[in-house]
Amino acid sequence: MKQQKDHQATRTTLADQVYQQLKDDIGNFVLFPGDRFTEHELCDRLAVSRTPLRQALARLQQDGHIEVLFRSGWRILPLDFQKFDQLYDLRILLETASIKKIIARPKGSEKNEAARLLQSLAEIWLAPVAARSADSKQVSIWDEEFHCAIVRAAGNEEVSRVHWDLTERIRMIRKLDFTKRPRIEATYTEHKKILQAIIAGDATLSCELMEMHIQASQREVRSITLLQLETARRRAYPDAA
Amino acid sequence: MKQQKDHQATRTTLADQVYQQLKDDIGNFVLFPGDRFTEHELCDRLAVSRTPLRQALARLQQDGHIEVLFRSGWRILPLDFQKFDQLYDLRILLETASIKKIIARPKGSEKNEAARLLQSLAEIWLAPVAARSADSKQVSIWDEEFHCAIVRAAGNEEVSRVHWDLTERIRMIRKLDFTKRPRIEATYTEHKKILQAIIAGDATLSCELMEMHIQASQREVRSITLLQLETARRRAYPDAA
DNA sequence: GCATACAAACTTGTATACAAGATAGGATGC
DNA sequence: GCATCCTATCTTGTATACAAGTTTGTATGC
Repeated sequence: MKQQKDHQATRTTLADQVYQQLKDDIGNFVLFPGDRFTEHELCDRLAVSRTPLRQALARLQQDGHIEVLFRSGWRILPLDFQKFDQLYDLRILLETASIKKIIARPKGSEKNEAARLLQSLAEIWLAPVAARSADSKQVSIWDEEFHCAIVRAAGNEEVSRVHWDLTERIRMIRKLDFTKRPRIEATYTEHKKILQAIIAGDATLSCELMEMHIQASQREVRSITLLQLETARRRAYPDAA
Repeated sequence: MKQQKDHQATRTTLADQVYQQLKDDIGNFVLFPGDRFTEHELCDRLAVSRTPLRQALARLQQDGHIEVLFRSGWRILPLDFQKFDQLYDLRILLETASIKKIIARPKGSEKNEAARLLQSLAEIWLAPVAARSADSKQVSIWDEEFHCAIVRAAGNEEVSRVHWDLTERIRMIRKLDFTKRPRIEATYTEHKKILQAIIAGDATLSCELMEMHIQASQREVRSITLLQLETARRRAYPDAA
């Protein structure tokens, strides 16, 4: 995905590592919405100086994850469920548009990348019921890949980038959806139907199914409460403060 | 738009100012695609230290405007016309979806913000021919506002944000489109038709017109060459290096 | 017991110093 | 004249020092 630079390999700096680490911590509720912290605290915890740390914080601020209180520390922004709702609407828009584009494209177009992508999805989601995974973490990863692959298959990199940003931003609450067993089953069933409709070339049906599928997640997200988040954190990190 | 902070006004830091300045310079081709520069050069030119400058550079790098060559300076990324093409496709998707949503919404919905926004657009674009502006800079600003307002009127802030990012990224070449007088006339004519179709509640027609309208710009952009950019720069900044 | 004034300790924003490595230009050998 | 090696300079990445302003805890007056 990442294109090779002309004359030098891409270097990972401390700032990059810190950014990834903090983003993960926020996504896993190690850093909890509403929590406040100072730069020195994180410097000690991550064993880096303020310079790379502040670069990472600036990026997270731009991403809308944290805010700085002038000379008074930083704060993890509280979850904005209305924002998640809007992101799910955007997902529906981007993913259904991608499906339409995939199906509209002539079958024998150059190096049919799309067909290959869909094939690898079929191996997971059209597999027999007995071969299904019950591991919520694994299903969560496959679910992301399912939706991202469809968007990528449509061939517009800028749409893919926007969709990926979106995916990263909703990941934290999307994961919670898969902690319920029936939701995993539903995901398998619905993905299967969607894939079959795409392969059959039925744009109307596949878009309709995809919209309903995403809306089902959206409804789950709407019902998530802060208490559930707290519970999720305690289960994953019992020793956390 | 920007929400008020709880207990402190938003402070503009040096880094913010430098970021805006550099983004403008890139957008106005003061910093030309392919140009290389060092941090010290910019420090001298902008009279700030490396710390805020580097924060600004990091943001521009994340935006995809520049790249850093490890211990070997920075570079303005060359214009990627395929990328612009894809961004225009995304524009079509977002703006037509917004139109559909505006029209689908029941007329008497709460505090009809959308109607008010469309009204202010009508004052510009439905004005008599004699009242039209021929100032390419002014029309360029109004054009951006026309498309952004339609997206905002649909009421999804996340879609608006994505659309705004996109607007900022294509601004530099979009401006070139309005240097030609016939294109200004065409813009007036097409915007007028689109607005009338939206007000009339004809979703199919207005989306079709919007798609054709954006595609017309897209075709112009496809034909832009580096030579034209150089010409545009020399006309705007004759003294530049 | 309560409010207020004040000072010490913190916190972020900015500037500067240092480290590791890339680049460029000149000297050298032929 | 040309290639090669080496060194001095330059570049970014990181750490630290300083500045300006906020917060917090304590002492004082009543």
